[in-house]
Amino acid sequence: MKMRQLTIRLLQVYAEVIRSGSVSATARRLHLTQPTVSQQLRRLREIVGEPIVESEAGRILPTEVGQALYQLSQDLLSRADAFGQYLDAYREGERGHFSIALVNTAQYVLPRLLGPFSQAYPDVDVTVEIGNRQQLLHRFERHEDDLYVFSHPPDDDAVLAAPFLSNPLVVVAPRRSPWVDAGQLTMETLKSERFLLREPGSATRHLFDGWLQSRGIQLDSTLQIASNEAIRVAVGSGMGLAVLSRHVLTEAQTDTVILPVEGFPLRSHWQFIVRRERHLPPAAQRFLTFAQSVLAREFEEAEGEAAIAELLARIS
Amino acid sequence: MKMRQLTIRLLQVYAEVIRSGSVSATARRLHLTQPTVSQQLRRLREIVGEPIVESEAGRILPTEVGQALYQLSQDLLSRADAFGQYLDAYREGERGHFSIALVNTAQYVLPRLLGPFSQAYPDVDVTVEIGNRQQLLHRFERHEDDLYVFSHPPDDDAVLAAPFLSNPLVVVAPRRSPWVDAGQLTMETLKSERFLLREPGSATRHLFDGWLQSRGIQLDSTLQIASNEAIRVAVGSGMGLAVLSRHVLTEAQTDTVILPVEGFPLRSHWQFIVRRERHLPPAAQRFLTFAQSVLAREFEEAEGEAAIAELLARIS
DNA sequence: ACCCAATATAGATAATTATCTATGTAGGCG
DNA sequence: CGCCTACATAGATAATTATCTATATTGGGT
Repeated sequence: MKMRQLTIRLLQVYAEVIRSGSVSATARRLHLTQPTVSQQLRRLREIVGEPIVESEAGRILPTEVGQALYQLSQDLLSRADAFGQYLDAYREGERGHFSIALVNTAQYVLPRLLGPFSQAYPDVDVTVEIGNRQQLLHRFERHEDDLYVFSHPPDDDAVLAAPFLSNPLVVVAPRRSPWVDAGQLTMETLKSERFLLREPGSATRHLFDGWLQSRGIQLDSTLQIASNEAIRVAVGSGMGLAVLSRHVLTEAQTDTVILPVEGFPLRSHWQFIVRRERHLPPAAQRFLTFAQSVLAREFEEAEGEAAIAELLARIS
Repeated sequence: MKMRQLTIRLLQVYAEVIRSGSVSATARRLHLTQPTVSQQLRRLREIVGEPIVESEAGRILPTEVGQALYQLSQDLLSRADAFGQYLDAYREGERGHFSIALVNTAQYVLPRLLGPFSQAYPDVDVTVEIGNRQQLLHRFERHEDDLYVFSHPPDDDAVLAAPFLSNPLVVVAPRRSPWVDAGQLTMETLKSERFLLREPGSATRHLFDGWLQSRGIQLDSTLQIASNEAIRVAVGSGMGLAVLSRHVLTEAQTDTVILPVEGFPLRSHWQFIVRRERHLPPAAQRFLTFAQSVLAREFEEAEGEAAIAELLARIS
């Protein structure tokens, strides 16, 4: 059997001939001429090397080999078809996979996008990577992920960025701190307090350091802690002050207070970052589209929605 | 997806690329040049409409879609392969189907060929039709079966016949008949006895009638019974004499005796009959080949073996 | 015996495919 | 930095395929 020349097309035609029991009917249905179908049948017979049909009482019937061939055709066609459907779903982003890498801070908001997304698209498989800015930059260098969330884009002109959600950094104090209810403050006033800070690789730290530097302020006493959550708890228990994303604090937490410090909150944004040249998996695009609608509806972040729209436009 | 242009060949090449992770290695293995494989890959990508491979660290790896495509390829290839194996078995006659139509008398010997055959080729499905000569001729006219067993071939020059086993017709009498032990007899002597005969459509009857006519003998008293078995039993119980195939009588039957009548046994043969133009299913050919060896080994019928050999030679 | 519909065959042609050689390009390794 | 090796692209060509129109054949029904 000259299997290599077997085509899906040939099997489609054959299956139709067997189903209809007629060459002419097949030709009509497939918008071909009758001789074309006859010849396809002949070619198929040559490929198989045995008679596959015989005509009996005006109908075309498969021979024994023909019946096996028909089964084969049904089998192959249905599988090819299933693949076609998979492809469609993949293209629509309704199925498939993408990976997204988040800076630590974003852990507090991204679930509010990813959760509903997974609900809505259960066949999309999302890999979430979490790390500090440094780690993420490393991954970014190596093209390891489809999508990144930074609060400050990498310094690479091949990136497209969409600031989708504001990420205000606030000064946090224990509830019993003397600064609570002391009215408007300045950082100058607070600089001798102990500050609990993230490690230098972190975006929060980076932004705060830059701000301090621009003001020419030097903190007297700092303590480095690698986790936002740990910092929040430490502040709550009176270990010092901290600068944290407001999203790290939830309303239920009554052991910490946000201090009104001049210049604060520091403005920053979470941004979706993609490489300009990267072919985004449809599922990732679908996620971005989904994020747009959630942001508009639940976060009232029209700017974020617009930023994503622009990013999507630049990709395609 | 332009499914219609998908070929088995393309999938073979693709599968090999994925397995080896290398275009060049695939080219070597399939005795192609490297550019050929590259182009096949491209064509496949065009058919699918999405990137299917990406190169990473020197290896060619499938994309997500590529993985699904690889699964598809394995699926389709293994099924096509299974069909190929089926075809091979079919061609060897080790699998498949054929039909054989027997005259009644042959019922007594054919099981001795068909039984061992089915044992040896359990995947061959045999349809056995049984009828009298008339009924079989009717089936023969309509090309209903692949193989026929007659004791006298139909009068049609499109047939090939292989007399494979002698079928002597003998005169049978009840054990207590006065003719037993009366020495050599003639039909003339016996003609006033009652003869139990098959119906006129039967070959046995036909042959006997012809013989009587050639001798100018007319029987005085006959009784028509449609079954050989019934005739044998009737003779055993003293209802009269009969002319039967010797194969109808088994050694264990002691209530009947073969009379030595001049001119008997009438010589006749069971013959395999096929239409010259009919394309015999491989399974039927396999059966004939099998019958050859059984006849030689168990029936000591060298002539039958030769006759089948000749018939097989004329077919192919 | 004749006619009709269904098939098969022939012949033609444009498109596609399979395959090559030659050449360009790019990622790794010393 | 330059040299391999692997891969991609280009260009060429012979073979194959898909498809048509026109015509022959055939197998039933009336």
